[in-house]
Amino acid sequence: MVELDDTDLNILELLAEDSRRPYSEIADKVGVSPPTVSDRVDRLEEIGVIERFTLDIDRSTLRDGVGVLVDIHLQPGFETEVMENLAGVECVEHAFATADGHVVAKATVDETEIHSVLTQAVDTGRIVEYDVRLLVDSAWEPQIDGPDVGVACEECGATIDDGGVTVEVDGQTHEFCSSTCRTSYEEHLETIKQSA
Amino acid sequence: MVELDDTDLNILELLAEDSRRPYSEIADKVGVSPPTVSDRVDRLEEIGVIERFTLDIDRSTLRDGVGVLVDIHLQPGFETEVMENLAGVECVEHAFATADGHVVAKATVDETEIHSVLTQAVDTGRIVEYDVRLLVDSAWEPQIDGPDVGVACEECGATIDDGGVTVEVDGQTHEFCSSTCRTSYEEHLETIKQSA
DNA sequence: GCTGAAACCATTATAAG
DNA sequence: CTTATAATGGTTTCAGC
Repeated sequence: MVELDDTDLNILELLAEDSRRPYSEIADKVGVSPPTVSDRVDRLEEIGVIERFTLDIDRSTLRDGVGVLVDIHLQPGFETEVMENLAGVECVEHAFATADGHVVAKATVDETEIHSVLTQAVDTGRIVEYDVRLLVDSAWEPQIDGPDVGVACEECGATIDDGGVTVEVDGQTHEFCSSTCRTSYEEHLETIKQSA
Repeated sequence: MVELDDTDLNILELLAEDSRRPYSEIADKVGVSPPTVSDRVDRLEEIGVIERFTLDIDRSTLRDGVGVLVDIHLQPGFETEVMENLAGVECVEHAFATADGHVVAKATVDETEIHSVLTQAVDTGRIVEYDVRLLVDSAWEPQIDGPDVGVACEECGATIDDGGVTVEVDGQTHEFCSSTCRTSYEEHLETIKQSA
């Protein structure tokens, strides 16, 4: 596992939400300068964490047909090859190869199209069994849980957006939504210390 | 199905390849001006074809654990609800609900984590059966096939760029790289019809 | 990882087809 | 109504520290 700090994770999360977001905006939110964001993103691409900047497209608006989940049970050892072939077919969006010799693919097809998809991508002699299930819904969650995501002000509990205040006390970082809350917190801290 | 012209599809294709690509570059490639690209993208977002600009992240670099495909067979009517719950869990990237009452989810988990994922997202009383399969590989293909991208002339096989000819015969659309090829094709068609 | 300067880009308003 | 042009305001990148 690659070493990523909180800044990296926050950048990833913000870009996953909107990959066209300006680096300067990201810089503000994560508390670094724009060039630093640029450097981090370059590094994340280099080490392979970011595979590409892309789009989430609603394919149901693009092509006629219905969403299906195809499960193909193959003879042993062919799952990766078949998965890659299937992934290359236009109507196939996702393909998974499992250790028990199955390939599961999500595609949008016309009813008549499904068999040609299979024969086009798969040596049918290698298919032990397959089934096609109609999809009623699907979700893709590109979001990752960053470390400081939805950070709440330690004093009032509000979500901290722009204009937050960060202070370091006894080596620990504390974040507040405003300097007012920061002051309140420090008064609390005194009270706590005294009662201890 | 929404009406999209070739320009829209080309823009989508280019953005799917790299969503941070400058609009001016896209404008050059598809032969319009940058403001036009901007307008088209706005429209594609409005009508829901573009759901979001996002990232393709290699999660294996982000978290320990193995990729699994979980297939849950539920009591009828619960598939969409369960799918949505599962999609909200951090380690779940994709979730599909099928018409036959299954939910299939792709997740990255520690071996010990899988049961807590299930119980967290699913009312286990609704599960008829489930299995967890180890993944060996997976692919996501955000690419879409643009309309004229690599379309071959039906007569000579050459790639059709600007200046192609489209004709409609018996309700079917045919595309040619030039009017010469279109004429040749029509002669062929006569021959075929006569021999039939 | 930051600063500042220069190059670059997206967007707006405006004009033309 | 759609597209192009030009100007502006903002963004990214590159040096240098």
